[in-house]
Amino acid sequence: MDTTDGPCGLDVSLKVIGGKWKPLILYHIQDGPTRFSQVKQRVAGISEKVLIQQLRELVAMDVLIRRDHQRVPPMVDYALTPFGKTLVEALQPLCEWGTQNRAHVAATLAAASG
Amino acid sequence: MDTTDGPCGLDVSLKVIGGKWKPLILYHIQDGPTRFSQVKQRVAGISEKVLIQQLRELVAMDVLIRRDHQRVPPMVDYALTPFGKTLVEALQPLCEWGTQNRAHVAATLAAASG
DNA sequence: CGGTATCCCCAACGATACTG
DNA sequence: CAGTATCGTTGGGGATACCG
Repeated sequence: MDTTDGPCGLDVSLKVIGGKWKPLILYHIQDGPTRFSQVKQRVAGISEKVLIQQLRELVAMDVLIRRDHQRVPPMVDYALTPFGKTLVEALQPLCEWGTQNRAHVAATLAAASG
Repeated sequence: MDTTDGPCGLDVSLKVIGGKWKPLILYHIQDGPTRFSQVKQRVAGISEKVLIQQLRELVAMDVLIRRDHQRVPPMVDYALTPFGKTLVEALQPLCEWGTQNRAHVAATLAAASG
């Protein structure tokens, strides 16, 4: 296959996990249903507003499912759909790449003072 | 390994390929040295200014190498470094995922009218 | 606890014109 | 051809307060 013509699958993936937070959110939910407050803790630095936004978008795209346990106080959790699980699997190599190259990237960024 | 604690490699990957265009740019350069004007053609919709910016950042991060052939008119090309090649390989599953799920994503986005 | 509502900012993105 | 320069835009994201 010639990789130089037409759109590759990346444009689709980017529609789904584009933005600053979505890959991180998926990563931190992959081990099972996770409560809103837990996600917030794990995804360091994200604001509530943005977290909700991103979660809703992921739900709308059938990547996550939201479960409201109808309790007082509220109890909600988010989990990967089967579709979402395939996405997380596709994300895994990128995750490992980052782990293996953390030092190199940090050094390069420091050298470029950015 | 517990995936819920600490930073995963994704934060590193996102530093390198974060933004709207970088994954696409890498994809369209993977087959060999590619001239500026060719990259511009292949990455549909990108402006010259943004393309230059992204290319320079990728060069600074040791993902791409820029070669100036010292000609008039100018002749410059960009190619993956060995390091960049490992990154493109890590991106490959995401690319395939997008190809396989193009229809599903399109349908879901349409249903959410977004 | 799990959200909404509101206001604000800025970095990324875009369009156009110009240059070595 | 491969950039620079300049200006304009936008929406993703941030802070805070409030609500069921």
